[in-house]
Amino acid sequence: MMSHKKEYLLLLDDHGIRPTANRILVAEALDRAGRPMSLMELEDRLLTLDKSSISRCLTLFKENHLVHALEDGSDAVRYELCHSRSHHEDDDQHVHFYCEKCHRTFCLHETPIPSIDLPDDYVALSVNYMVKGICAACKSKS
Amino acid sequence: MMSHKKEYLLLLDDHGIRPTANRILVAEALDRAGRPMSLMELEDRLLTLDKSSISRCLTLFKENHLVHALEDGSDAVRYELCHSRSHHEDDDQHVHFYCEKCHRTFCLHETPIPSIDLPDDYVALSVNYMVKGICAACKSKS
DNA sequence: GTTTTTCATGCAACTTGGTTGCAAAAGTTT
DNA sequence: AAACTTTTGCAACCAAGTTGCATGAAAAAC
Repeated sequence: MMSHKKEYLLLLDDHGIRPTANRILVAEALDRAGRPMSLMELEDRLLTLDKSSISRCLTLFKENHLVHALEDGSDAVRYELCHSRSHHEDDDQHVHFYCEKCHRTFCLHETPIPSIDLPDDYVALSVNYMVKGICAACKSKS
Repeated sequence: MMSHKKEYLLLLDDHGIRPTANRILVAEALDRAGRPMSLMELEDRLLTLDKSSISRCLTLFKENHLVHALEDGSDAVRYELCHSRSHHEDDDQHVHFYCEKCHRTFCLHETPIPSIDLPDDYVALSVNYMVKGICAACKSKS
């Protein structure tokens, strides 16, 4: 995780995104959360921004490959900050875990997505491996 | 794929679902489609049913493990008929493919989901492996 | 360094996918 | 058949997210 505003500014720059104050806040919030966040979750943490502004940031980030979006089965898309410094394709494809109890989504950074063979003539552009269940924290609590 | 109404009736019965006319129609439509269908897609094929009725069928089917729901990144959940005759957990976990061009989702029945090791104390309840890209039909068309 | 032009933002209104309340219809039980 | 339960259609509602538009901030042109 980064800690200075300036680093987020550079990160945005790296991805060809003009670093406005709002955008830095959104990038920072995503990074500090340490897990993929939904629009609504970000709204709760960025009280000063309108949800439409956050939404537009996320869309822009996605277009510029600063975040990638993932559907976890909650009915909200979540956005994860790409930690690769370049704006090229993700080198860091890992499994995600959605906890059905606490409704949080975790990155299993240590667990790469096993690859598969597609049928002929299917072109893969992205892959999502999502496990749903009960996370360690919720399990120990029950 | 089945072909007689009676078979759907039995299928519903097997899963402890009272087989009303509407429910048989929904099960049949799902089966005939041969791919996971969204509520909206089903609405288009079942003009005589109200969407709330279809929605309630799908919810009921899901509760009784006759369908399972999957999020494919379109913003609509899709429902796939479980072909296992029993109402127990799916023996038939396969990869899905979402075409970003025609917005259809396909089952890659021949491609089982490769398993992974979860970190300690994480309990997996279900797994979703979703590939997005361009399907064979759309690729050949372009 | 001010004007011009482009870009970003907040607000409210809208869109979309889906659910719910309720009364009528269909199906069960006695 | 009467009493009861379940299912259905309709309309109203809801939540998540997007869009139109007027205002404000930043960058480019002069």
